[in-house]
Amino acid sequence: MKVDERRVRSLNDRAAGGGPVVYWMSRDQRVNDNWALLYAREKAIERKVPLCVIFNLLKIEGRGNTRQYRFMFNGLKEVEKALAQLNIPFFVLYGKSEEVITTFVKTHQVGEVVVDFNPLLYARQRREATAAALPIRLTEVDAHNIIPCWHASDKEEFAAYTFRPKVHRALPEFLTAFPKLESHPYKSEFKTKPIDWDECLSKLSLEEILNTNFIAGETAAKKQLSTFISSRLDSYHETRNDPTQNGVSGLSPYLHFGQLSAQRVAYEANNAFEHNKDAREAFLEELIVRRELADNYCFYNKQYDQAAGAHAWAQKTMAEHKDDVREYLYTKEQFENAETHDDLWNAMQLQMVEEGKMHGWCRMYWAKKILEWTPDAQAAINIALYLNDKYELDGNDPNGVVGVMWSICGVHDRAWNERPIFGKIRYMNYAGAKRKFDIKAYIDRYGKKNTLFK
DNA sequence: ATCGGCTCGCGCAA
DNA sequence: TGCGCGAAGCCGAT
Repeated sequence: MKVDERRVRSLNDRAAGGGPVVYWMSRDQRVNDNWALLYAREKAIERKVPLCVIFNLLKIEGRGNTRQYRFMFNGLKEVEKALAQLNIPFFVLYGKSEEVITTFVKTHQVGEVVVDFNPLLYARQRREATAAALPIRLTEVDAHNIIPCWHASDKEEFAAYTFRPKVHRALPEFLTAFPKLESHPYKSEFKTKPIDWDECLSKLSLEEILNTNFIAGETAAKKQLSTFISSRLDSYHETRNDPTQNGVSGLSPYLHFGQLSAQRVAYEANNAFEHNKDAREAFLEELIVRRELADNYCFYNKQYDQAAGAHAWAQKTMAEHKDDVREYLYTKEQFENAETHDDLWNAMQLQMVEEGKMHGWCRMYWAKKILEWTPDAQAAINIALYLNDKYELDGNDPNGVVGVMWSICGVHDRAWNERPIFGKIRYMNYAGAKRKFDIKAYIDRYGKKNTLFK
């Protein structure tokens, strides 16, 4: 099976040469079920040339810490081993991609570079700079979305309900099985040596954050998926919004780092006919429609993390309420240290800091309260994204951006009845949480600070 | 326990 | 041009 051309686009319109093909692995850090790697191999087979994979390391100011990089490197260790078995060399290049990849391409007379897709601006800037610097074609393959982002819709969608029919129309064509990645037949002239991952980590001089219990890598991800489907999918629609139950999939760290393919997850869940139909539909709605809507938003809205990027009605109502008196105001540090007056909010913050993952329902309450307790929406967005991207294993992802923007700025939401501070942005409160689940059990479980806080 | 109103605008039917 | 309905709610009435 060939890779669908609608998944592929050139970033610089330069010709591919006859030399080896390189897959620049970035967002999709896996060997299996990876359309970008499959496409690179397809081109290498056509031209009868070697294939290799590179990973570019670069510390981006204010992003990434030991928690996230350790998880990523543990996944990449598995990638390195699996590729070696398939006669595909793996390299880590340290520095700016437009410089180090261009040098690599010239040294090895590479014919084409293939990269995966990421709509976030800092990732797009690297791809664009590299596309401009390379003497050969830089090809982008959307290996993250089931329906390629630019194919699913050609504009920023207003809400999930405008995106959903487009997704359901295109899905039968794209929700396919994956071909198996076979060993590469053309002998490589690349000289590799085992990667010293500890050295990579120290080179980046990252902020130290406590590790989590999540085990990284493709094998762990597949195990998590099969456990979820066999034991929790059946009741997903009933338990997913209760933070005291283990009802969610727990797959988002793997999906974020691309250690697991969303298409693989959707394919397995869709075919798990032995399980409840409502549960499967609820899960697929979140996995496909809402997850891919997040990529759509970041891809088409250049102000995706700004209050100015929100709907017109939301900006109007925010402006009208900017001078409303806030009963509580906290600094970034007070939020970070879980020092608010709200024991439920503090417990959510502590769950995130300690486990690297906050429950999906809590993320909404948590972000809306930051809006309520800061001077304005932009300050709230900045604090929410700072904390999300620092502590969540699935931080620095379009899903996190949309979660925060939905909560604080009404992105993909509609207007509700007007009230102080929030204006027409949907309001959530402590009483609502109380109605929904056993908040005492939740606070008993997460509300106490452990050794992380001295 | 359940229901309607709140409030905006997209996209489709007509 | 009219109308149905939506990313997870709140509140007060019944």
